[in-house]
Amino acid sequence: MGTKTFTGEFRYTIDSKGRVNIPAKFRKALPDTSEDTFVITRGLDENLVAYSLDKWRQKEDELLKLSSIKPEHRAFKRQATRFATPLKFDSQGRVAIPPYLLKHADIEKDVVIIGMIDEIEIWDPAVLVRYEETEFRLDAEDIEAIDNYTRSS
Amino acid sequence: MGTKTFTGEFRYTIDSKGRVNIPAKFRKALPDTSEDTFVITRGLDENLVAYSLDKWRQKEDELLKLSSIKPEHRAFKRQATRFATPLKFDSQGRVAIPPYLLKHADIEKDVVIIGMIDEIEIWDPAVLVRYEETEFRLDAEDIEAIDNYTRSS
DNA sequence: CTAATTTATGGGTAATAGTGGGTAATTATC
DNA sequence: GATAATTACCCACTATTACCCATAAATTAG
Repeated sequence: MGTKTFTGEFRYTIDSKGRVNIPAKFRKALPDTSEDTFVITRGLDENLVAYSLDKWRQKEDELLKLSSIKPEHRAFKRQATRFATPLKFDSQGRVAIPPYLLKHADIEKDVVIIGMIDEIEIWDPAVLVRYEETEFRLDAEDIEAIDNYTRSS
Repeated sequence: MGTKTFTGEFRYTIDSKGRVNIPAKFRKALPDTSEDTFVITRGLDENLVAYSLDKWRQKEDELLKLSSIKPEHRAFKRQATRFATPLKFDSQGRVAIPPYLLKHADIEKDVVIIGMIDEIEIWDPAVLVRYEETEFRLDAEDIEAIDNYTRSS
């Protein structure tokens, strides 16, 4: 049955109507219960992140556990929800990403879509290159720490 | 019966449709649960590495333990999944390796496939020769250090 | 040594993916 | 409420990929 996870990297362009293609591979990896929709929101980097609708529902459940009294909890909940937009892809597999999201990722025309197993990242190619040259750099210490992290638990 | 590990070296060429043969011996070494698919990605050297789908699923499980908040964790996960591509071989035992992966290994036409027990390396013949003459050289100290490494644990 | 089987390679064809655009339906604007 | 703008839905074309069949070389079996 192949994999139900998102992997690999794909490049597309936004057409004149503001539509971007979603890799067929990713569309197929969506469970039926996600009803052909991804939830796209701001990423923590200068990018966008998309989840399957299912995964987003899980996230909502987690957010509901937060306190409505504590200001930090409210802020976190607000931040996570505020920009989240469910997008159903059309019969050709494309979605129209709202302009205010594109702006956050500095996307104008070209787009790089990266599979991250349980989520999807959407980048402007130039921004991605900039991050590769700086933020992404991991030294031996980082890698060892991460290695320990995955092995424990 | 044979072994379920990958050993030996094989040479093939990429055909006009971009397909490369996978040694029959390696195909047979794949467990049924891997569904005739390897996951190919960038190697740490100027080469490509392929795992059985099973082995890749294990890697995914580890990567899913990482924090989605910590930038180093995200970077590590991104780096690991970005170029990972599951390839199912056709009824003749061939796979079509995506161009951006071939480029990383500087592969144009000829290919050397090397069994590495639990993984497979894919090289351009000329690049491999270059590495043999430089990077691969091990002196007595290196070998002793490795011997100690394998004996401990 | 010869026949049978498997492996490697080539290529045809149908199906799918990606891209562009038309038009009706919906929503927003005045 | 009429008009404009946006969105949703549909159809069409091209390139790529997946799937199938065929053959030659190599390997194995008898």
